[in-house]
Amino acid sequence: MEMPIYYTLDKQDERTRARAGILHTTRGEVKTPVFMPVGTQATVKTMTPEELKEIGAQIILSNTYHLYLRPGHDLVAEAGGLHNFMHWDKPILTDSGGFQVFSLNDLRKVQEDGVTFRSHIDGSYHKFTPEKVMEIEMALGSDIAMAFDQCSAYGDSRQDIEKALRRTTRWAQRCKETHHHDRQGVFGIIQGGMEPELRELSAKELVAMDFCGYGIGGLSVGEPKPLMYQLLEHTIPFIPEEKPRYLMGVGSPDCLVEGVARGVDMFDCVLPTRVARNGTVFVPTGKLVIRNAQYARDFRPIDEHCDCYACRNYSRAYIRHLLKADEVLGIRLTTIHNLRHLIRLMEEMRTAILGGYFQDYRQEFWAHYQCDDK
RNA sequence: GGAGGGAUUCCCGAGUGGCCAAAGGGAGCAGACUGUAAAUCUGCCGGCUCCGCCUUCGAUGGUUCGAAUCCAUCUCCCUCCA
Repeated sequence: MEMPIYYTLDKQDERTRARAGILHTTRGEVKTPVFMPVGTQATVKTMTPEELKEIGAQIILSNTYHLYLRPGHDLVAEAGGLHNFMHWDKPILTDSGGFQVFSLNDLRKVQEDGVTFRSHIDGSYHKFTPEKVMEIEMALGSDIAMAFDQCSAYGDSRQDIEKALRRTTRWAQRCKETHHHDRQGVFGIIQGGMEPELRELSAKELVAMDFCGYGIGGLSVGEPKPLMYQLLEHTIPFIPEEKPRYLMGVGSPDCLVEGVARGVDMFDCVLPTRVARNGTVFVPTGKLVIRNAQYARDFRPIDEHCDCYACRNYSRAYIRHLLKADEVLGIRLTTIHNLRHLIRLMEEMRTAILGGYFQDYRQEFWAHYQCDDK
């Protein structure tokens, strides 16, 4: 059976591992490298699907754990699937809830069979097994379903990391065996913490199972960026060229550029939308805390070179005013801008790869970009 | 004209002899945020030569070792009676 999700390479950069390609889904093509806005609860916070399309979003993320708890995957299925339910006809990737098992640490218990956890909403008890997660993701009807994994925390012992990685592999196998949906593809998730050898081990075990694509999980969990980059360099070579590589949960502009340079095709991150709601916007020089007093009388757009709706029509002073006054339009405009900023960054990188000047683009990016942790 | 009540640090508002530079909100200022328990959270928020000192609780004077807190007078505000 032909895989419902497959990747084709357009161009491999000659000087870096960066590459441009296309992710084929039954709901259309996704040009990579790509940034996927996060819509945990079947909505990218503050954005309508029309607005997402306007900023160039090709695929979005949603979440198994959250939709299972509310409104329930059965209800979403009854609505005709997630796409129909939320009025989004482009591809959707659903995360498996593995990350919630990790981040809702004190509400769960991990066993070989699966994870028992308490709902953060009402405290009720639930159990996720790889089989259950596949059932939910199939009911949601996303285009890409992530396998149920166990994510290690930064600082975990090598022993614990290895245990989680091996369990992730066994769970991935169970996900694959139970999954049956001809319009949905499953991605395995590589774990292995901060240990290069364990990353290699995890990658090889999962690659042997032949998934549609591979998530690289357990990164950007508090480790220094150079370490994350090293681990990418030690992991990606073990993933076959014909499979998409998805660096999970990564999304600061600098990490996107460095991730692409190391061969990542897909990213997702709550950072642009979350910081937008908290009054920070991305600009070529880094980040700009637009809620700060220094922008009260700054009547320029957030970014003069940005083509987003917010930058075309509103000033920093006005957006700051909206944020300070708690007007919803404020966080809508900053969200639109931040997502467009990242999506445009990805579009520019793809163009640069195709044009053979990615390394120059990367250098140009760093010539402007400022951040405390490089 | 008479009888009550009240004036607290930018705002609201606790505090009725020492533990008060003064609770708690709000506003303001700043920081954090990376597979979203997040339009959230954290810190600062009288001044200084900052492990101590100085100036504040309507004004002035007084009582006391010590007052935002007690007394007197004054100013302004609110309520009620005539």
